[in-house]
Amino acid sequence: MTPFFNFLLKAGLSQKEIDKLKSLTEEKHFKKGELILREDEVCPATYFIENGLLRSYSIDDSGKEHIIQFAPEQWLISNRSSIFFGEPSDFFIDAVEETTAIEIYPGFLENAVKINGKFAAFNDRLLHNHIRQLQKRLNLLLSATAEKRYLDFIHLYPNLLNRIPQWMIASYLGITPESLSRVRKELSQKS
Amino acid sequence: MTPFFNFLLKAGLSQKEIDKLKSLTEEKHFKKGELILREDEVCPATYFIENGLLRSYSIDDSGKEHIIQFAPEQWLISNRSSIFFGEPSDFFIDAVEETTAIEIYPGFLENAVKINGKFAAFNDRLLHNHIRQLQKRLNLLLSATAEKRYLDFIHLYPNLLNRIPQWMIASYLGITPESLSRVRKELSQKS
DNA sequence: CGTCGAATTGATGTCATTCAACTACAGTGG
DNA sequence: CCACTGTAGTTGAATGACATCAATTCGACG
Repeated sequence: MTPFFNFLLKAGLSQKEIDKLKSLTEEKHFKKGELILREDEVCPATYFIENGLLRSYSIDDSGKEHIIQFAPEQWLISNRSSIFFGEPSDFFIDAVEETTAIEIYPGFLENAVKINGKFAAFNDRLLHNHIRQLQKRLNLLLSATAEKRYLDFIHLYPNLLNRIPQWMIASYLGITPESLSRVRKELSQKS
Repeated sequence: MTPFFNFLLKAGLSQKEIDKLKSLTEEKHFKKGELILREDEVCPATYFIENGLLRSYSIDDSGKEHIIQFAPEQWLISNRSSIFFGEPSDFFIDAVEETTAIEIYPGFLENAVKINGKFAAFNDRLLHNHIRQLQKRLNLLLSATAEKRYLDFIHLYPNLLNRIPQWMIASYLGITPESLSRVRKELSQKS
C-alpha cells in the first residue's frame, strides 16, 4: 500500500472510489536538482511526495533564492493560487533529493468530490491547514529573531536537519548561510 | 442595498436564499479601539466590513504589536484556522475606526452551501485568495527591503494611506515608526 | 491654551550582510 | 593513488540596514 493510497483512505474514499480516480494521477520520478515548476508558468498539478524531498522557492531581483516550503514524504506541494486562478507562478519548485511523487491533475479534486462528497471536507481541511501554516510563518518573520526562527524550524522539520545543506535552511529562514553558521555557534555555546 | 447583500449576490445567491440566511448574521457596531477577538480565544465569527476599518495583530514576547491585516470596507476578517480547527487564536482583532460590520456565524457557510451549491465555489475562491495574499506577503518579507515593502503597501491599500496613523503602517511592514519616517524621507528626496 | 499622541530628527547600538580568506571534504580525471 | 576542482561550512573584518533612545516639533482636541 503506497502512502498516497493511504492518504486517500484517510480522506474517506473507498478502494473502489480510489481506483476510479487513478487516471487523474501519475507516478513521477525526479532527479536531484530537477526543475518541476518554473516561475511564470501556470502550475499544472499538485504533488504528493512518496519518497524524497521537493522544495518551492522564489528568486529576487538580485538573484537570491528564498525557500518558501519543504515537502518531504507525505507532504503536498504546488502553487495553489496559480492552479486555482490560472495565473503564472511567482515561484519555482524543484527536487532537493531524488524523488518519487504522485502528480495530481487539476481535475482530480472536482472528480473526487463528485465520487464521494466527503472529499470536499477533506480538501477544505488541507486548505485551512495551509493557511494556518502560512500565518504562523508570517508571524515569525514579523516578530522573531533569526535564532528563534531557527529553533522553530528544527521543531517543524526535525528530520530534515540532517538531510538538507545548511544554506537551504538559511534560505528558508531568510538569512545568509554565514549568519546561520554564527547562530548555531551561539546556540552550541549556550548549552 | 447593503454591501454585504451585494456580496452575497455576487456569490450567486438569490434574494430569497439570502433571506433564509439572515438569522446567521448580525449587524454589529464597534467603537474605535474596541477589541473584537482576543488572543487565546477561539474565534467565534467572521466579519464583513460595511463601514469603517478593523485590523488583526499579534503581540510578541517583548510586548510589541505586529499588524497582520487591515480590513477596510468590503473586506472579510477573522481567524480562519481558529474557527476551522476550534483552536485558540494567536492574534487579536480590533477596530481602528468606528465600524459597522456583519458578523457571520460559523454555521453560515454550511447552510449557504446547503441552500445553494454555488456558494461552495465562492468560498473556495475566497480561501484561495487568502492563500495568495499570505503567500505574497511572505515573499516580500523574505526578500524585499523596507522601502519595497512600503511601496507595495501603498499599492495594495492606496486608500488607507491617509486613514491610518503611520506607526500602524510601520507595524504592518515589520519596522519601527522611526524607520518608516526615514524611508518616506528618502523616497520624497528621490522624486 | 495646554496636553497628549504622532511624527521627525540625530546620535548611537545591534543584528545580520557582505566580502574575503581558509578549511574540509566529495567527486573527477589523470 | 594522488592532484585538481568545486561546493559547503566556518571565521574575521568592514559595512549596511534597521532599532533604540532621546529630544523636539507638530497637530488634534478637550
